[in-house]
Amino acid sequence: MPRITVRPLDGDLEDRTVDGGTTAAELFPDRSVVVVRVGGELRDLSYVIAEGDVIEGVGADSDDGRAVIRHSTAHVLAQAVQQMFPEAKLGIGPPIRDGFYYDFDVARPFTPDDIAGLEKRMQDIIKSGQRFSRRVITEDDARVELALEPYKLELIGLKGGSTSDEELLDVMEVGGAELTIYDNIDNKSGDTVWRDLCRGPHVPSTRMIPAFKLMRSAAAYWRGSEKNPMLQRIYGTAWESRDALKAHLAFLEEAEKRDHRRLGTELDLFSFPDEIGSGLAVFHPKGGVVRRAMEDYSRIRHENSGYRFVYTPHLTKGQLFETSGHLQWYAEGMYPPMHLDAEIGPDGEVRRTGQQYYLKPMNCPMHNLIFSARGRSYRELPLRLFEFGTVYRYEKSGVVHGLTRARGFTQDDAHIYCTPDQMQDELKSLLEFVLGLLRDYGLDDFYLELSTRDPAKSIGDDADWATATAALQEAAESSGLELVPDPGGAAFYGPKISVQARDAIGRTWQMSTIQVDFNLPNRFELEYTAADGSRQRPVMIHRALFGSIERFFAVLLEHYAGAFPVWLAPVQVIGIPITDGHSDYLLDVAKRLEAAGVRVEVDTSDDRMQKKIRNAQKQKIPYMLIAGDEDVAAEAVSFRYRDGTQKNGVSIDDAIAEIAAAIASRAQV
RNA sequence: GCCGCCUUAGCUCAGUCGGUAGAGCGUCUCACUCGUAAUGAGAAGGUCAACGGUUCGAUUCCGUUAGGCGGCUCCA
Repeated sequence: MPRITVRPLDGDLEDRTVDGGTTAAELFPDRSVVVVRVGGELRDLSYVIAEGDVIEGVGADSDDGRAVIRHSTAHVLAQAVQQMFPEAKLGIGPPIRDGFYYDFDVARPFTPDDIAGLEKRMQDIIKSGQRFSRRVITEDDARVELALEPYKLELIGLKGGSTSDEELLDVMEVGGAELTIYDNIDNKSGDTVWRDLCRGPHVPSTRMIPAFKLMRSAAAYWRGSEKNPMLQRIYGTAWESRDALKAHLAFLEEAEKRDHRRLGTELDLFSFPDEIGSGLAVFHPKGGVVRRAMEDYSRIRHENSGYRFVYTPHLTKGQLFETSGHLQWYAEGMYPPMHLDAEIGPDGEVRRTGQQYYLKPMNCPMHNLIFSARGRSYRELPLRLFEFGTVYRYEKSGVVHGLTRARGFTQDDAHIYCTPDQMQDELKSLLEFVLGLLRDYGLDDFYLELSTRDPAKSIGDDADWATATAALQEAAESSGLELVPDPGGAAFYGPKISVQARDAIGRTWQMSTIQVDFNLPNRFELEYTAADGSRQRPVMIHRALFGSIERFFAVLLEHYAGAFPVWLAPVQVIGIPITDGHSDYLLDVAKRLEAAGVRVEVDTSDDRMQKKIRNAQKQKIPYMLIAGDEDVAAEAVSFRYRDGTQKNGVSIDDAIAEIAAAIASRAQV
């Protein structure tokens, strides 16, 4: 008669006594409980209760519950694949954010028809109500049972050996203390129809997979390494209800509508002409207006915060990147060099060897040269150098992605040189500055990530790392934001904070990074003269706020779904005459708006007024000013806002004031 | 870079089981002068991504290249 403590789905802990042999399923007859948590570990509902257990029901609609449903759905997928493609070998099949995948080694890649067929087969499996049954197995027995699954055998080997590949072990294949296999048992015959090496837990029956959908297939390297064979991966999604699945699909549709590449074309903001090359954008006039508004505001804010503006070339001799170390470590990410100034005589003899020039992948080496252009005094520190610096990186062809991953882009790049004593304050004010500026652009939901040292892959002495990490940590904590540790995630040259922003539909984007660098000041032998006359090495802080302007542009475009706040909107106001006769009146109003610094157009095309409204709406212009006889008579205009509401008979002065106020306050309307 | 898919008018996409192409939107012209999301009519616009091969004949089949998309890897 074990005495236990139970927490129902929405309740408080209660002490109970149950019969020996009672399973978790009996405690939670509610079908929305998919597994239980016993002492912090997730267990199947078939778990037999033991004395002193603290047992919580895990609902299908919780994060853990969804993960279990998704993991079980992945098993159903794998079973369907091996039924339809008996030669398929199993890779791994973990739950992931919003879904799951399973990797297979198959003779040929899956086609869309295969996916449709598999989905149908999965539905049949789910309907048949197979039971998931857990079985502990010895390593030797597992090797026999899985003799035909080479990848599973490899995983067993990994578990036996060193567990350095923790991430992989953690994907629910072989994690945990013991090796287990899950059998899928036919509900009617009781036969085991399929099995998979798996840590679990699983839903008790395939019937408890309420809603799923296969999304796409793609290739993936086995265990994530380019050196390994490519497996065919099928992605799917699964949810606790049909409605939740529907909501997820609607979310994906919304995300697609917001895709900056699509909006960029629809709103005539930018394009990627093939003639220029992959990953190299051109900004059209309307995109140019938005970009300039973004940059101008950033400039003013930087100026007001003690930054000094610098300009550096796009091109440099290779020597500079040897000094910085880029050529040693990152040459494959750089455009190949152009060889200049070589002279070769008519007989082929080399008169001058020439020079390698490179497009710059980063601005910091050039800023260091500005620092060291003359002797520096402690009195001029912190020295904050700022540049909209365009860099070029030779990204692999498979990774370029619109404006978010381009081959040429402009960083809003600052490098701050300060004394070790100043570092703490500098980091704190820097973070405040960064967050404040991001808020002004309309992002206001953040969390921070603190990336700390990986001892195996870093340089610099322990004390420096400890000081810088502590300083970053304190700056992060004083912001009051959620702080997620990222142990070992730092670059080799110093720790960093990155600011993650959530957009309007809840996606997170990595925005700004603030990074302490122990490496470059040494490599460039940067020095300043301290108060006691000694030469000291400054601390260097790298800081990009937008990351890149192009990328930030894309993030804002998606965040706002193209409907920019007035101050960023390419066209802020459009005048729409009821008939041709009202055009001149609106052109006069437009002149007055222009004088007030407003970007305004008047639609004098021969479309009907209704069509002009539709066009302006599609262009997501914040203000439509409509004028007909009534407005002209009253020396007024009529507003139509983006949401379709209207405000009629507004005097011209009031209209200008309203619009100018919205621009000045950077309001969304 | 790797795997798969894709590339037809400015945009979104039909279509041709091999006999040189179509729609909607957009553009232009004309008529209409209209009070809050599409007025009507007409016209222009395509070497069917490029190059090579098979074929009497290729936009269609095959190959190569470029570009795009979805992933993997990568992202200083």
